[in-house]
Amino acid sequence: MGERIEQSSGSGKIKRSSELRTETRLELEDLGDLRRTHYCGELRVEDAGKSVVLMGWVRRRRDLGELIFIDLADRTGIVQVVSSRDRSAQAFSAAELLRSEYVVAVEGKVTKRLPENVNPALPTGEIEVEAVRIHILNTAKTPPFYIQDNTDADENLRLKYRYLDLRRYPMLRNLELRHRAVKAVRDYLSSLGFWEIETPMMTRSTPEGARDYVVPVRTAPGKFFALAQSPQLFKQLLMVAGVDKYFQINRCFRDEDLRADRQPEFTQIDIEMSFAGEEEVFSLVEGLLGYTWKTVLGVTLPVPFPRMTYREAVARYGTDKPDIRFGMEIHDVTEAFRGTSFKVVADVLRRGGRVKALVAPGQAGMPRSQVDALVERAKGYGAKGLITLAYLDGEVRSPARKFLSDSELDRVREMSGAVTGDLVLCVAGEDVPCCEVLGKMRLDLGRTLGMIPRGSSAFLWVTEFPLLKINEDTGEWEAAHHPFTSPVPEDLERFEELARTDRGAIRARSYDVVLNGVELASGSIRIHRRDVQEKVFRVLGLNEEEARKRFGFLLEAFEYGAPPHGGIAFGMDRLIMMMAGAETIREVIAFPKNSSGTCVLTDAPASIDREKLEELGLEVKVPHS
RNA sequence: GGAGGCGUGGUGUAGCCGGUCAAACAUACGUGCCUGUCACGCACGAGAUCGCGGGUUCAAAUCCCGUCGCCUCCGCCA
Repeated sequence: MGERIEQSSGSGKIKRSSELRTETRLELEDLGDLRRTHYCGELRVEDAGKSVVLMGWVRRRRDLGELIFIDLADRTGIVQVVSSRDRSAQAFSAAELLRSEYVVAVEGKVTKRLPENVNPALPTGEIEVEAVRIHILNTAKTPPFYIQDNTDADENLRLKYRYLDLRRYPMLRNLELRHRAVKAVRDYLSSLGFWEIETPMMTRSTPEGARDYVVPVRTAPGKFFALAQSPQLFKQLLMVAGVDKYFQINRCFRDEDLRADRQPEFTQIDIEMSFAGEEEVFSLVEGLLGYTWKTVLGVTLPVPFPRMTYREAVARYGTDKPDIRFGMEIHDVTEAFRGTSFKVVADVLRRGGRVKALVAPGQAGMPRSQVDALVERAKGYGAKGLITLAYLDGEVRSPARKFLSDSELDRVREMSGAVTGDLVLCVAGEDVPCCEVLGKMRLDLGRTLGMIPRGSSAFLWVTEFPLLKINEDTGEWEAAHHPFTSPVPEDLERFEELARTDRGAIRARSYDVVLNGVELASGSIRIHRRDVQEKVFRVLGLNEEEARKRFGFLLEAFEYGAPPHGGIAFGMDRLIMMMAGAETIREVIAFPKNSSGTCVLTDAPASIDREKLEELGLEVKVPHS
């Protein structure tokens, strides 16, 4: 017991710590009948005089020779244990042996500290525990990084030793926050009559959407389950079943590239309700988030949330998930250039394009190198070019100055709302792409110019997304949300006409919850009528037979009395991330994958044995690793 | 798939317009001293062939090429 065997064992190179730290004198004790009476972080002045038994980890040891202080830590916090020979010879000799992260039980007496010894930085700082007996329950190797609140250790190292990383209070607090948020969600939805029902994770691969994770099946060689990308179809079946109000906190799997706020497996709060329209979903969600924020963070959210259509969001913010914590909206300045002799812009206008503008307040004096960087960035975002106009006192500085007339410059200033001292960025081209470029520039500038207020939460409903979108790869129209999303009633009335002339303009009864520019939830009112579903399938280019093949079970179910229904699904991890104020989703997941999609802790994904492949009827083509 | 950034003792960094660098600093680690510390302090000690491979050169942590890993973003994510 208690060996401190280093990884290099066997190499012949013995690290000193592996020997000296164990010393012959160190004997581990069993827990026996010893039981904890208090948690470390809970002790207060009122506890002074009490005899206590604490259990925890030695976070720090301050050895003053004949006086040893120990910071004893458990999930509730840290308390100082003091030990000296005159108080207890046993405790003192044990304290001399202690090292970082040893596991100990401390029997002792809570004493009020002298005023000059109080540590105001600690909730337990007014007291300390005088050790009477110290039981060393386990030793510990020296941790590969510091177990302290602020770490700058490499994230992959943290992930490899995630159990140590989680020992840090910010991480423990995130885990607790998550637990409380999940509980709040369950409590709230349950109180409104929602039933939590589990749906399969192993299911059938569907052609739409993200790439599937695939599960080979021994009993059906050559066939595969897909891990569910969402419980979408099943929750709709539950509506047909008459469940009426359903929710689930479930895991979803999507095999796509990762991001700071995206993991290949993630948790969703999935909700569906029958005989409801948008307003019922909206108020449910506002109530749910309001309750959760209040219970977990003690913060009252302003409800109802503001609403904005997709079209408006793109026009004003260049994105379908605007961060409305700051202004800096996009302006259409096309008319300022009507009849311009600036060839590049004139060409765009002739083709029916637009000119969009973004005002960077007070940035007219931006150095040329930075302005050039902005132009490059805009190109990186897909713009053909970026016209920068620096409105200085009495002059306008711009690389395109000689192509532009004074009146054009005045009109741009007027239409964009720019004032002297501002830098105006203009992009010419197709309407939506221009807005999207400027939308990204807006976020970049908002961040670098410090325009985004910290600590504020700006919720927003974005509604009426397009029903269809064009797939860039295939050039075909696809469902933007999923193929069971209802069109808005007005557009359904003239559905045939729109399907012929302007498919992209058909609006869906779909909606997102956006918080500070992050998509938190997404949902829709579904199609429950066969005739409507057929129309949508038709515009998607699916005939009866193809639709049957893909979604047959759902379509069949819908023939047995599907109620009108709709719902929404939250990205739980993102929700918690926002509540915790974390930078990445990984900070609120106990055991996340790194951004390359591997689990550093278990070294998964990994190869499997030849025999297992054999059994599954699989052959691997890539060179073995 | 694309762009950018990073990779040096356990950890975090410096060095990186080539030589005096078998590499500095902090911290962690070990030993000793220390009775009021709380990031304790002081002293001493151990610890890295600078991600990997190749090239240029009299000489490479440093320059070049390739490669691997990681992080962020774009594409992608109904």
